[in-house]
Amino acid sequence: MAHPGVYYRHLSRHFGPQYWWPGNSRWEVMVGAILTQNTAWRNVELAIAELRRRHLLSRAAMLAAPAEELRAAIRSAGFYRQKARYLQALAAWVADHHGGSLDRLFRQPTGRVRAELLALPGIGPETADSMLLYAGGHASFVVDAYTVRILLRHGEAAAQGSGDGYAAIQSWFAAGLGRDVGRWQEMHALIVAAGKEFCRKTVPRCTACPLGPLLPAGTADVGHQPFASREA
DNA sequence: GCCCAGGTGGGTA
DNA sequence: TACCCACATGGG
Repeated sequence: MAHPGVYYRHLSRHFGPQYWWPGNSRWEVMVGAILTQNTAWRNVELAIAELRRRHLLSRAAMLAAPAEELRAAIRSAGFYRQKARYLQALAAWVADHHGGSLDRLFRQPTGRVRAELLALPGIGPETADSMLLYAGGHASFVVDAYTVRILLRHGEAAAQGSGDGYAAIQSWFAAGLGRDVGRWQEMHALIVAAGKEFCRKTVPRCTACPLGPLLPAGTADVGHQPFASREA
């Protein structure tokens, strides 16, 4: 189990196609990326449905809407005050700096887009990479809590107190996924599927995991702490 | 009632 | 750099 391709093969065979990211447009994907922060996707779906019902899902409408109304619409996704602020900041920034064109934004080099997104409030590494990978079609791998947890339990990554663990894990996948961005998209989606089923915090061990038995929870799982690959 | 969910930002030593 | 903590709803 020393190559991302092995993960891909096992998980793909077990779960099949994931059809990610759920969303009808690039903007909707970006909205979902913010709404899902530390939030179950089910609650995000409720929020997006409510945004659609109120005709607030478009960038223009979201930007023009009173903060109170936007908050009410996304309430089900939790953290609704800050998320409403983040959404409007993003919408305003796209309008002000890219002429309201996501084409223009994502036409830039990956590193440039990523830096710009990270400079916005409420957009950290995972959210930026989700937007890049699924809204922009850029090869920027998404490292989320499930990714970290799975790699830890399978001994691929070691907890480390210093350094940029996110980048280390990202590089590990990037080096082994090839050029097909669709494969990058599928890889992350499969990891989330596996995480939800086999690698929840409350699942101590599971011999049915398609990647093989998981280590007992709590032995190496340190949640959101930084990580580095073993050779680091 | 308690734990968890596809994180991020701000504060402290 | 390395921890803390707030942020908030809905489901198991």
